[in-house]
Amino acid sequence: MAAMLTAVTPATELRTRDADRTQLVILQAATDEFADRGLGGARVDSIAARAGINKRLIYYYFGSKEALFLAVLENTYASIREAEKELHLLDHEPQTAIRRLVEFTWDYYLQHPEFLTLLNSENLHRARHLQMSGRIREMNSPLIQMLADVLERGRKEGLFRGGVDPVQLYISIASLAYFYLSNNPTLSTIFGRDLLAPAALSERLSHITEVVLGYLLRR
Amino acid sequence: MAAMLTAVTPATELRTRDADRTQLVILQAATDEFADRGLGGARVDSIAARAGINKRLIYYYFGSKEALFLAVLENTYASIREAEKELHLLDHEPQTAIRRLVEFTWDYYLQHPEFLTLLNSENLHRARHLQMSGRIREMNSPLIQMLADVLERGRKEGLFRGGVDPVQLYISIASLAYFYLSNNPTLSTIFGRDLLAPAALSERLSHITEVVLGYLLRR
Amino acid sequence: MAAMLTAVTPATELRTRDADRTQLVILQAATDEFADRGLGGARVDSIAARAGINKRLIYYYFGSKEALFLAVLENTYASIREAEKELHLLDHEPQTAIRRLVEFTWDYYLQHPEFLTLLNSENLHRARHLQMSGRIREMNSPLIQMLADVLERGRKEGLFRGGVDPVQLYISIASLAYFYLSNNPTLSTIFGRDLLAPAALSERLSHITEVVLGYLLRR
Amino acid sequence: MAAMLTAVTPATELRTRDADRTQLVILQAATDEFADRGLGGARVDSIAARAGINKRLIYYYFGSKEALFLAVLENTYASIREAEKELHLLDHEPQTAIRRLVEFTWDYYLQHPEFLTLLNSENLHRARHLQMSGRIREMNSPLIQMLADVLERGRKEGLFRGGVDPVQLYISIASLAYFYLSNNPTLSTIFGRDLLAPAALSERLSHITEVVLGYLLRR
DNA sequence: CATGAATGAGGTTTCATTCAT
DNA sequence: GATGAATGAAACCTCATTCAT
Repeated sequence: MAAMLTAVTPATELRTRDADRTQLVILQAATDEFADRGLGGARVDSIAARAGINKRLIYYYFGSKEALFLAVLENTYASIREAEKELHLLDHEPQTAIRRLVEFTWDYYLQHPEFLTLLNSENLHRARHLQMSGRIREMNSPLIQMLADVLERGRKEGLFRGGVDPVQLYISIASLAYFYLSNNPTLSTIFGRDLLAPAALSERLSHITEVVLGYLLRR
Repeated sequence: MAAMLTAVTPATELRTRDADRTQLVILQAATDEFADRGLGGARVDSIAARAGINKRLIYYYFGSKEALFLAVLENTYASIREAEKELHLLDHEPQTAIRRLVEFTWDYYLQHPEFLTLLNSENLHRARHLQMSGRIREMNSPLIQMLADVLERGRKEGLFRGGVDPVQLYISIASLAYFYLSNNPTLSTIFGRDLLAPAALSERLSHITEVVLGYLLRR
Repeated sequence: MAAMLTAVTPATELRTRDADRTQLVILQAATDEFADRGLGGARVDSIAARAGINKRLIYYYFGSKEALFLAVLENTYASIREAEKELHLLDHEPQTAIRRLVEFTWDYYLQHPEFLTLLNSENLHRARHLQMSGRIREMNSPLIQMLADVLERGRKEGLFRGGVDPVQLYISIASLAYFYLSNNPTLSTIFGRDLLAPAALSERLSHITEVVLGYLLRR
Repeated sequence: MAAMLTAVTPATELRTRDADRTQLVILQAATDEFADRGLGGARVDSIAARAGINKRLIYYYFGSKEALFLAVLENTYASIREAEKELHLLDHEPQTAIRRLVEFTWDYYLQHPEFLTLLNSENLHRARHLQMSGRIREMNSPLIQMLADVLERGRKEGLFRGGVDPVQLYISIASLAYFYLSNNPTLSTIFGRDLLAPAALSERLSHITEVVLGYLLRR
């Protein structure tokens, strides 16, 4: 049927696809630029150059630099929420589930450094854009509920300690990964060693896992 | 002693004192501005206005916006290092020492929000300024060594687990406090509750303490 | 004749009618926009939006914003000339004829505020477009000749003073109505009262009539 | 004393004078540009070029194009109010006073064409700026009161008709001069003659005077 | 006949920095 | 030691117009 539509209205199809692609290209370029320089430091000209399009198009499709930033944020949040859905924590033993969550968080942050800088930018601006975006506020993370279930299961099995707030734990897991990666430049400078070296990375992941499980596991 | 100086060279002394005070006022205003808006978002005009001085003086005393930022960073690091020295971790039982360290970290970040934003800014800029500052790199935190001692003492007493890297633990303690406070705007928005409310704050501090001790304490 | 065309080439006729209608819609939208914002302030996008058509059509039918403005002007002049023809000043007593002329002028300006702003725009541009339009320059107002006749008749009857230049009087009548309405925003602001209130309007019309007749009537 | 001040603070004096002069030069250039092209058509670059100063200074002193326009309006109104004060209508016979008022109005508009275009611009914008300016609204014209006195005196002497609203008459006098001059480009084009030729100008002034006095004088 | 996508020139405004006193 | 005036480069954004279908 898609083939039929294509046959019937190829022009429209193509035009539409071009517009979509252009928007996507802009969004990607903007994500990179905002991640590299922050909202204030990003340059619209630079985004246009990265995207290989006419600057005017940015305004045609997104309206303003600020609105573009919001679109980038929404897109970024949508991506992580999408990835989180693939975790299926409930399919695993409590302890495995926790390990998976820690590893997922660590890997995602490691592979999406733009997520960290964008969030830092947004926090610098007091979450002004997030508050404007109903879309993002509706994208609740499925993790909190999953984590609550895992914790409860673990507790029932006599494995985990009780009284653990899933939100606090979620934030803590994020903290342990986020801070290390986001503050890597200053930390590496202060400690005088490259915290992004492969050995350092795997050491950090082990440490985080041990901290989290050390806290959770019943003694 | 100040009286003596005044007696000898009143004019010079006054001028000097004024100059020092002017520099301090600029530094304070710049700290606020950089903390509020980031390096890119800060405005030299705004700093001058906050300081209540002529903009030209900023260039007279600091040379450039960038250099001023560096001065602010140095000052900020000096302050926290100064505070850390007051901790005297070695005067306490291992477990108490850890508690004190966690509480100190938490309180310091809570009372010095500018420290968090300035660090975020510096990380966005890949620690470019820190690397230029021999002064900061020399200001080694006394905490790492103290923490190593505490951990070793705790281990010997059979209280703490062994094999804990003091640097990793130091970073983890910082992470658990830093992330929550630095990302508070987005977290509060996403979770739909005020994470800076007094109850929320004390709850977070308890959680952090439990995580750290839960990890450390022998079972 | 239209019927013949329809009979012969129905499709063409339909297309033509659509085309005509589109042009008309554009012309109307453009008139509103130019009247509201002036030539410089008018936006082609805004005209397209008001007309509910694609922007490209404006260029298809009118060639350029400037040419569209000229078309609007021609249309506007054509309308007032058409209305003036209905006045039939010569069918009335001299004094009645003058009254009718004053009232017509007042009412027309009142009901066609776009005429005033468009003329102001054109004057700001030194009548550049008018000079380009042979069509408008050929649309001589029938009023001057009619007014000359009325004045001559009135003079012969011993009613009106002699030596009155019909062009001067025509301009004066226009002045007395135009200025009040065109400058209403500033006048209302300066005098602190609403000069467009119904009572104010009828008072103004009385005044204008008295001024004109007071000047014309023999003593 | 001025000399003393100059002697004491020559630098300040000179600097201040320069700043004042710069502002004045900008104001004059802006008046010309806004008068020539309207608010929308005026270019900040062009104003800077006319003034022979750096464009940035316009923002330094006036803040924005819009604010500059307001300053120009205020200045323009202040000028005409100043000139009106010199009229001293009360020192003359009623009929002479009216003649003086008509001639003043005519001459002022003739010699200050910028006043006409600026007002047209402001009316196009619905007096938005005037309403924002308390200063202008406080600059009441002294003419209304003077005119009221003259009319009353004339009436008492049996010279003028009674029941004349000074505001209406003031507006009418302004109308008769304003419209002719402001709409000169289109009028000259339509009538095919140069209405600014010296002979035409004096003819118009005579006509206006006759209209006003013809209306006022008792028969 | 009609349209959405795209563009280049130019507009207003901002900003760190320097000048002149 | 201190200041108000001034600047050039560059930022964000707008607009009439054209392209491709």
